[in-house]
Amino acid sequence: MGESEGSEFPPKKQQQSETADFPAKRLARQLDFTQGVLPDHPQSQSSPVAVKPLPAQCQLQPHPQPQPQVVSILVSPQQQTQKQPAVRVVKPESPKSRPRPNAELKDGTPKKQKQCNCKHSRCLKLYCECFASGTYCDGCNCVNCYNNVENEAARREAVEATLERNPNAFRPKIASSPHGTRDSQEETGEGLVFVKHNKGCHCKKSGCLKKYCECFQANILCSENCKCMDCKNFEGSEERQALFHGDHGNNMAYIQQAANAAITGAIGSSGYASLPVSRKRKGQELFFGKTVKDPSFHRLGHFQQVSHIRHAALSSLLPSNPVARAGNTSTLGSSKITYRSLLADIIQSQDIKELCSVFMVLSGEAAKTLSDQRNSTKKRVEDQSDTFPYSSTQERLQSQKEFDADIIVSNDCSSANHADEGAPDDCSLDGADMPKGRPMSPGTLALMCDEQDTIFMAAASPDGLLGYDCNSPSQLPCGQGMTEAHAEQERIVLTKFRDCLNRLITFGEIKGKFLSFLQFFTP
DNA sequence: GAGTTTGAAACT
DNA sequence: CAGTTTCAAACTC
Repeated sequence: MGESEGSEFPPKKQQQSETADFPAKRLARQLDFTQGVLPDHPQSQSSPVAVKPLPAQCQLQPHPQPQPQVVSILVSPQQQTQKQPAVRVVKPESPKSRPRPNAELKDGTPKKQKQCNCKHSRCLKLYCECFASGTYCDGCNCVNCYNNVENEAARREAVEATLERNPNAFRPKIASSPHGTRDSQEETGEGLVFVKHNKGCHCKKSGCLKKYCECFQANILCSENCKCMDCKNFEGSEERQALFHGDHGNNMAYIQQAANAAITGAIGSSGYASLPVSRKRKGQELFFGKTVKDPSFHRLGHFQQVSHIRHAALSSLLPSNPVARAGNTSTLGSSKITYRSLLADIIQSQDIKELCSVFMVLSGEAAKTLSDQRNSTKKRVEDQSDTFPYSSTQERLQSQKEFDADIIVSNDCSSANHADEGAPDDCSLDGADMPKGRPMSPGTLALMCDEQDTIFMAAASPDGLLGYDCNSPSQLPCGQGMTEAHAEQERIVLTKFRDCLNRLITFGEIKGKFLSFLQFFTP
């Protein structure tokens, strides 16, 4: 293998002028208004011809377009077209499982996918990030590259050899664990990330606080899988906190991490991951840590932050995923006009889950407020009863009943927080997103059962309460006594939901206007 | 940009 | 499986 043959390989880098984009054009791309498919996205390109099918995770793909932190797990085109949930994970790519992003300009605009610089591996070993990620080298700075269509045979051999060494070599090393156990819960400083490194890192000198560390690079905490020394990448680590809380304003990594936490932490990864607890962590805080005074606000803040990064638009709505877009090839000006809702590609199940998560928080806050109010009321009543012992027995009984109901439900919630103890995982949020010890209303519980459509039917039950069919009745031992709390919780949730719908409408209108604008300029 | 450090992958 | 070597990215100057 002569070095000379490699010298011709790397095509010149394609320069992109993202920053000079006309704002509306950039917005259009971000919102995917015009195409339905992100430019240069793997799904928008034909897959390479293969002599015989490789394992799905080894199917070559062109370099994926840089995506924001939250990405779909790389799957083969076949898989993409199958009816599979778009598994969003928090930047699952490890340095090897996916090319390092390095894909943001200062203003947050994505730039070209990073190219590898391999010199001695022919880009046929896992050292090569392109190879490891299952993508062809494209515009890389590598030397003597065989990771391309022209050398498909050699590449195939390399893939097989790699798989022989490690059958999981091409699987994401960092990903949400489907139906995972609770040991994958991670906290990224501002939220929980339900992923961990499958093999764990083995860092010795970096303290796991540099990008040498695969865990750190993936924005997750080290887990019990790691065999690192002098690890500082754990919950509560001062060094780590200093790193992430030093300068948020200019720290894109922090913002992205927070965004990840917001998206994934809100509900878990597509409902797959439960809420595990890192065994390496001590005193892992539940969803909204004790440092957060107003959890719902906090969560919403990240929510909006994410959306600003990705869309500069409607806060709680995310762009379409490749799966959702697959098959939508209609473009403006096409003779084949098919109706698409203005909100198509905007709302996804993930968004609904996130929304539900926000509602849960609101509901929890409402419950807590009510509980506090009742406590103070109860205290007042007791004080009064000391003075007038026979005046308000009935009122006291009612107050006590409601108070007890809260306690019972709280207990049920907390027990639901321990899926380790055998609780089923069917409610992926399983209460852990809730501030601990707070009661959950039927509406909240229903919202938490994010995969079950039955809640929507139950919501229309004659008694006006949300249905309980997705939850064990034991969670509502004193249903009647909690009517007031439920009503308040639902009022708040519905109010918030109304606000979201209003914003959705606004967003649809904006999109509609934008499409009109584009049509105006389309021949 | 060159040199160094680092840790994963590959090899023994 | 453990130790060593190779490798390329991350980091430093």
